[in-house]
Amino acid sequence: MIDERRPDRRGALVAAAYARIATAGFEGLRTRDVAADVGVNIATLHYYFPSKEALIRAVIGYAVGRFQATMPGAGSAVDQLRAHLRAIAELLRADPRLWAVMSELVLRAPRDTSLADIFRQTDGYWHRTLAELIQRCIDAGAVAPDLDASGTARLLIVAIKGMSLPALAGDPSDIADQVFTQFERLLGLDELH
Amino acid sequence: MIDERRPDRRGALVAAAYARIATAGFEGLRTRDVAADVGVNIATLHYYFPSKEALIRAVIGYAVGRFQATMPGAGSAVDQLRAHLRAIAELLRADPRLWAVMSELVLRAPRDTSLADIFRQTDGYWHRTLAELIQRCIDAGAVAPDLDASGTARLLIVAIKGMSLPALAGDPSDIADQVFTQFERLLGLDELH
Amino acid sequence: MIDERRPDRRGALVAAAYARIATAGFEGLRTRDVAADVGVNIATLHYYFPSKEALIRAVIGYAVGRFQATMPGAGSAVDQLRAHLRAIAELLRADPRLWAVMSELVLRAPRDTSLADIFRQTDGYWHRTLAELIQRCIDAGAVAPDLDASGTARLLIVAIKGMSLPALAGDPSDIADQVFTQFERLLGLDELH
Amino acid sequence: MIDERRPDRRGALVAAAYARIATAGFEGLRTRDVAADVGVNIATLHYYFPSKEALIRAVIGYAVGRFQATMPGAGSAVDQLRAHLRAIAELLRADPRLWAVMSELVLRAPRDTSLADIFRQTDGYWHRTLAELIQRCIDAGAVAPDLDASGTARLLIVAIKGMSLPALAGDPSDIADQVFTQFERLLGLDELH
DNA sequence: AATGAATGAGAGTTCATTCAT
DNA sequence: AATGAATGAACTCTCATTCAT
Repeated sequence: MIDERRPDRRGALVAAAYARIATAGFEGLRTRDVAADVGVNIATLHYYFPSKEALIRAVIGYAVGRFQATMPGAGSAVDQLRAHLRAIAELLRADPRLWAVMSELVLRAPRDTSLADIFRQTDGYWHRTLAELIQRCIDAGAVAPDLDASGTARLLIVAIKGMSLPALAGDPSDIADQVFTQFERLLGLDELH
Repeated sequence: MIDERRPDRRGALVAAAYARIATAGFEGLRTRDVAADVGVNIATLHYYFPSKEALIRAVIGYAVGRFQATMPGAGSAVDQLRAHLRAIAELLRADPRLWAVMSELVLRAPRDTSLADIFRQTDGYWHRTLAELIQRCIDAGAVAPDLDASGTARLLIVAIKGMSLPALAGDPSDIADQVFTQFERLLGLDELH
Repeated sequence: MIDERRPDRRGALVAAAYARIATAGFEGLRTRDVAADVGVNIATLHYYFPSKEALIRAVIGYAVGRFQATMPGAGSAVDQLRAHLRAIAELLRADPRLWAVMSELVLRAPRDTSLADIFRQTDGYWHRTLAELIQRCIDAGAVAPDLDASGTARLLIVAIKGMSLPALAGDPSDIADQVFTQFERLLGLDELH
Repeated sequence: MIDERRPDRRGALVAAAYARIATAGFEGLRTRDVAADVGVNIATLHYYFPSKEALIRAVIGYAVGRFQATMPGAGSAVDQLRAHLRAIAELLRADPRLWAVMSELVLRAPRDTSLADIFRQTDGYWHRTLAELIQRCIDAGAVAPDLDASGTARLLIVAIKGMSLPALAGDPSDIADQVFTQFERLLGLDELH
């Protein structure tokens, strides 16, 4: 049982590290800053996380977890696809920091085996799920029959990834709107969002 | 005029830094490593570049320059669009390191005003050029008339950006093939590559 | 009176610290390790010993006490001398850790006044006792009459100390055998062990 | 060619570390102190020695080298034995710090494989050399014929080691005198020093 | 009697940068 | 044009110690 009067230091440290990575990148992540953000001594950070690396792992778990929550759940294929794309759009709007962190993680993955494993799994699952969903939409006659399910899934994924990168020209939410509108058109679905 | 017998230290240092960023990221960029890669003393690096930041600027110039070379040149709209997408596909295949560096730069941009300026300009120019090109293709009847030029340009750009991120699930060139095939289908163009 | 159902935490902590010093030296003595060895929290250690220094004092008392138990007791001079040397030989065989700890203590003594006092006293007493014993053996005609009691006592002491240092070439017990055989020969006593 | 105007920083750092170990032991060795003793920045120490461990290796080499210089050289067996014991006595008088450092090293050896190797070799060589020398003295009729060369060598070695430990009761040089006098008597040699 | 949580001080190490040569 | 030597500042991490419970 958690004593609610006691602050959740562990969680606070992960949140602080997450925020630091979002704004300063891994390049600018300093354990002292994280500890200071939470208002604890640097030794306290090491009380909860044996090393900076361990703290980073916790941040990875947190970020990947949030992302995976957008994965399709129950319902008809069309509903699931719609729900998934809407959830992504919503997440993009609601927590831009998540995308900043995810981008940092993606760039880090080639040098971090365990992170690469996570992405390999997540990305693979994402693509399979999306392709299957699109195929079921085609079978159900809800989207254009001449569509290549796998290729379309791929395009959606890379476009979403590309959108998650910091947008420097134009308003990010305008860009997202434009892109999601293109998704609709591509899939032949109406009212995506 | 450059004396060809004398090694181009400056260029070699930029190339070494570029390679280091591609493999280790900004996070892992060490001036000592760069100097060692070229086989010169660390002080020599500072003779050519007053600071690490200056070296990074040079790398940025180099990378952005290479990227800008893929921008559409002369010819009919359809030819230009085809040529541009082909050039991107070719670059993606030929120098994966450029994409790694570009991704690193994109992530760094929010914390680096001058880099942000560069991307704002480049991305803006890229989008305008692409949108205009697509519009001209539409006007010429070469692509589907119901296409939104600006939105399609946006989708192409984010998808290309997304593709430039390290791909961890699936073969990168397969992914590129799938995505470029989707581009064709989307634009209604044949023989993109 | 000690409640036997309750574990002797104090004693266990001293024993654990003693073992740690024997294997890792003072250099490698960590209070956390000692507490962990006993299976208690680090704060519990500080409940019994206000400081690391206090714990070390207790270990010193324990080690010196064990060593002093080998000091000659009752009996004829020859018997006492024999008994003493045998006890040392036995201790050397039975508890090599004691010697490791004693060596660590000796090296620490120059920087630790109170420890230096202990050794000054112990060593002085040891030398006086041994010299007197040897003299009484000489007087009793049991050992060579031309022996210098004080000098011989000194040699025995330094040799025993030298033997207590970690032996790296040769088997420690072989070395001890050789040295004790030399003692016999030197003193003209038979059957020392 | 060494520029004599330039200070030998490497050597100075080794000397300072040597002195620190002699007075404070490994337990009290701090790289910052060593650097401060030499009057350089801590980073300078790391310029010459990649790690504290590397600095310690250099000190070991220095100390062991000085000790090995006392190993018997040329001459008749009796002369060599005399010279060796005199050299040890002299070293004991001249540089007490060497013995302090050697003692620290001996205690460290069980936890340091490479150091243990050094001592295994040095001690083994020392014992073989001494035993052989004593045997040759016996053969030459210079020392008592009933002496066990190996055992006597062992006794000499452990006694010298014991003497090298900090003496806390009595004047160190008096102790050395007494012990060397006992060596003479034991070997039946006159005028050892 | 015992603990989980927290800390201050300080450890070794790294790195971009400088400067005399 | 190039370097070896040196440094200040900052980094992650450790450890004995404290304190509320």
